[in-house]
Amino acid sequence: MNKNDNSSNPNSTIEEKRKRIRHSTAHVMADVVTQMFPEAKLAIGPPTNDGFYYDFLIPKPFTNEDLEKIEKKMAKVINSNFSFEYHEYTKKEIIEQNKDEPLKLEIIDGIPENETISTYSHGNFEDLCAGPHVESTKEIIAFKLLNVAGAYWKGDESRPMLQRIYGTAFESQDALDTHLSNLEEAKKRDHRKLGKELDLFSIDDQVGSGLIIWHPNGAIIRTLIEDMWKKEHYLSNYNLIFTPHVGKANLWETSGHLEFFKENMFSAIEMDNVDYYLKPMNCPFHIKYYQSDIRSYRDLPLRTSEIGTVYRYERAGVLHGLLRVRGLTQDDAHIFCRPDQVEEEINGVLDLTLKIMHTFGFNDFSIKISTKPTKAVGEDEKWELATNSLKNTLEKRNIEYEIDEGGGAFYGPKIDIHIKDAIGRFWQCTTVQFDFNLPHRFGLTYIDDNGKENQPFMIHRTLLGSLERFFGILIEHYAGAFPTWLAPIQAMIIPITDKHYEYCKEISEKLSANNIRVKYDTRNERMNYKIRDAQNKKIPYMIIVGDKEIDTKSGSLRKRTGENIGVLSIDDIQNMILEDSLQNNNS
RNA sequence: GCUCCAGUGGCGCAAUGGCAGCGCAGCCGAUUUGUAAUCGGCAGGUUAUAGGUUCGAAUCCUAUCUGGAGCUCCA
Repeated sequence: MNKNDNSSNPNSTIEEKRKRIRHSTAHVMADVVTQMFPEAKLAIGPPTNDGFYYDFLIPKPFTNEDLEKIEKKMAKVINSNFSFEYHEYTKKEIIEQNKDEPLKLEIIDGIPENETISTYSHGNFEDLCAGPHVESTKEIIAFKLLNVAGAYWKGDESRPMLQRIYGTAFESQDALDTHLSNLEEAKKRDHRKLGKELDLFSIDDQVGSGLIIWHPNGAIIRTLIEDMWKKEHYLSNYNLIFTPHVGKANLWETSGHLEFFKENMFSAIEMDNVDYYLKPMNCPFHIKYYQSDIRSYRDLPLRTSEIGTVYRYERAGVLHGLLRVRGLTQDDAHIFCRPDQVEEEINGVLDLTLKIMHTFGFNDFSIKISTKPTKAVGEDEKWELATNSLKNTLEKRNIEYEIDEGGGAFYGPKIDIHIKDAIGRFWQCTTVQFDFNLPHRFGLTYIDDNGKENQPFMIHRTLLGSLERFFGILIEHYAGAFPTWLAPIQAMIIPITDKHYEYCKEISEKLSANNIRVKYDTRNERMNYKIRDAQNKKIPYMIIVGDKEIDTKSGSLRKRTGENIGVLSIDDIQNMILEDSLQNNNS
């Protein structure tokens, strides 16, 4: 019996084929590793989205040299054209077969009694496995081992640390090469690298890990994002507020953060025998604003928003550049509304999200609704109303979404929006989250049209997520070449010789006066050097000026793409840059 | 937090037990240049921190800190 035959299956996609190839490559790797390191015990070796891994229990971790040796030996095995054979066993037989593989025995133990237990073998190597595989090792055309890392057995930190080898495999050398060059491309776009090169931000040991220093170039971009964000929020009838960075323990007790979120909070600051905590979230402050007055049904919806910096203690190993930090600035808002307003509010949030995301050049989204988990607070009708509003809003707009059944937080359903970047990666930014817990804990009310007290719906929402993280995503999305409206410097004026400095200054002043971010380069270097430098700094426009331009009151315009537009009047240059600086222009 | 790897001028790197060096950036000077790097000079380091081994440590050992690849986590 052979379960590998998929030749007659028209639904067999390239993804499925790759899965088989990768899964099979993982087997070949395990084969070689057990030959080279007889003491290694096998864990699991599945295919992943873009490769595979195999986990081994082994006293000494693998080195890079080991990896090279393993890779060479794998090539030999693959060239032997072993076929993958399917076998079935009784539980008793398989236990006997794996008596020296403690981790395999644990997996076998978890297989239900009545289920078929299968293995696949190639050459002398046989591994507990449900398949499927390729028919023969010769179908593994191109593979590469990538790196080694520790991984907990069954992802449980209390279990032993295994050694995981990552690799990838493809049906052709070309496909593998493309994949490897995509990895290179992602490395080139790494926001940590570009952050240094373009002088956007830094993280300093002495300040602390996960705490961002925004340099002038980064700060210009942040300011532009914030200004645009504020403008759009005022247009959408949000109230912008400011709230403190610390609050007394009592507040966090009422909100439940000290009960449920304490391990992510910075320790207490004690003053005058009272504990204060740095805020890990803005919501309690927004609630306090809500409660600063009696609210009537006529006041609702009440939308409070704030670009608020919060502090969360993240474990050292999870910090990552701008993408995972300890001090993050949320573009936060809270909507307090009546049940009959819920759907319209969700709709409004969606409008605003899409508008803002389009402005940043994100046009592909993946949307997920998470519904009620088994352990939850709040009445069923509220969950139902909220969840249906989320679904209805998307359906009325013909937006596709997935449902994560039971994936919501205990306090309410939510919708997450993932944006697709220029190289096809998805990032989660926007979340819109109902909260049935805080209104209850704080006893939020509004007076309805019968003069009776009612509890409002409360919705947390953040569009960009955190400014730090979003900035990191933007850097990688644009590979540092920000669109003109976001570019820290929009134009660099480059004189041909030092005779032209005066004219540079003149046009610089004119363009600045018209809100163009412009600089001119008076270093003692040649024009070509300055062009190269401006281009490396990804400045959208270069204006080169010499005798000819002075005579005709013009400039020679060049783009960072290398395109030479030619000599234009200063007015034309100015208009061109201003036109290109419009926020909805993402070219 | 865990496993492994790494930390050398602002940045990128070299020196593997025996004189801390190179390139870029910076500064000074020469050059006055027409669309991606002109030439010469100068300056810049307690080799992450603390301790140890050694006649001698960037290099070996221990601890701490920081970063990286992952794991776990991201009510």
